[in-house]
Amino acid sequence: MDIAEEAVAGTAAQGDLAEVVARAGAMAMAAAPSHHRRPPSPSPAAADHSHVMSRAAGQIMAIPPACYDEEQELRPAAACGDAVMFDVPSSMVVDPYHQLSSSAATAPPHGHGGYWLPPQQISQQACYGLDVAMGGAAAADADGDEPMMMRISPVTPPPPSHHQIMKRKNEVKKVVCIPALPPASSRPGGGEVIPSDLWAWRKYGQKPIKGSPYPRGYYRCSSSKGCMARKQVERSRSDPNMLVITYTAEHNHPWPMQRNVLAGYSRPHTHMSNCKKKNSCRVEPTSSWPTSSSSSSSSKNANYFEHNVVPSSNIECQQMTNMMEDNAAGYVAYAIDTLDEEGVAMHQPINRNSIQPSDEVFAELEELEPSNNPVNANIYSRGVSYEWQKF
DNA sequence: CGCATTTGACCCGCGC
DNA sequence: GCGCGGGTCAAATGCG
Repeated sequence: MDIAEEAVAGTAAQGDLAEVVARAGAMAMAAAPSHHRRPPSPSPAAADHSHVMSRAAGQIMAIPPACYDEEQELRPAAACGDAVMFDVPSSMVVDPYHQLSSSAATAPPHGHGGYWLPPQQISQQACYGLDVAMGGAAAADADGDEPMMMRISPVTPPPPSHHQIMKRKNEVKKVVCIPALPPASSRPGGGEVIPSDLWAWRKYGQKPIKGSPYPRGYYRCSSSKGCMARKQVERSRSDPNMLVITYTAEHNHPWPMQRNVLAGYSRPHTHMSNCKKKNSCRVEPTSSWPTSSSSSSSSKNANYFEHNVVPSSNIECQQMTNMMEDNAAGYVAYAIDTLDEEGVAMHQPINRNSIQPSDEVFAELEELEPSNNPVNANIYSRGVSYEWQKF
């Protein structure tokens, strides 16, 4: 077992996600061909270890799903290295369905700090076979070019009217693998529910994907006009219990205010009736995913992922934004946070009946990433966390 | 009415 | 150059 594998297998099982990530990232850097390495820069990765971990974790969103080994082999969730979030140069084909044989590690592009984990490593090592891989990743760099990665600034002007002009190339994608809710058929009225983040998303398309029985849903940010943020949501082929969410472009606006959320939330097809407070409930159903593979569930799972942490004020929003910037890792929420009468985020117990991380996981996460801000700490460790990491 | 999703068509990138 | 596959548009439709 090489050190990278050790880093994953050895420490992930212990819940030391940040260290896993950091070490995997370090290995990625070390293993990268010289021309792939990021040139000397004020990268914090070269600083002290804690900073390394922080920055590295800042590149990665980790959650503890039930991960699967390459293709079909199930691994116990307890030993799983958790899901990861990483940047994906769009020059690499995002292929959630196939593992790559390539193991070439790449370094962050110029001007980007921190680690940039090659998806292969994340897929096959850091996430214990998380089935998100990059098709042709190695080939993309075979010519010695720097990875095609472009920081999309929040102030990026609207694209040319022709939508396809800027697609595919020169975009940073962030891929998150998360446990999916039970399929639509298991709940009254159907409708797939995917975990929400703080943003309001509007579905604008859905396509069947070759090689996958599950369609891919296309969402754009509806919180703000002109926001180019998009995400794609699909189920993993090898593990229908996992959702692969690919984020593209950045939001060009602050975290949505409560009213914005109200104005732009994705209307759930079936579940709103269960939500007594609209403000705190947003689901994103996709109605046509095949439903054969997942276990049935009770309605008790209905609230899972439905609630968002929504900043109730500009200050709070800014705090959250700052939190996202300052904290290293963003852990996808398993908990359910709702708003009280004043719109203040309230933490609620989570449903423990399905794919929930253990208390130990949370304890470990919190131990790993203590926050100076108790509010942020709560949100950070248990709330929906979405981050466009700094470079 | 205003927002959402659905879905077929269109366009483009990419591999061959 | 051609065909395939992916990403987006936009009309139709539904819902509160």
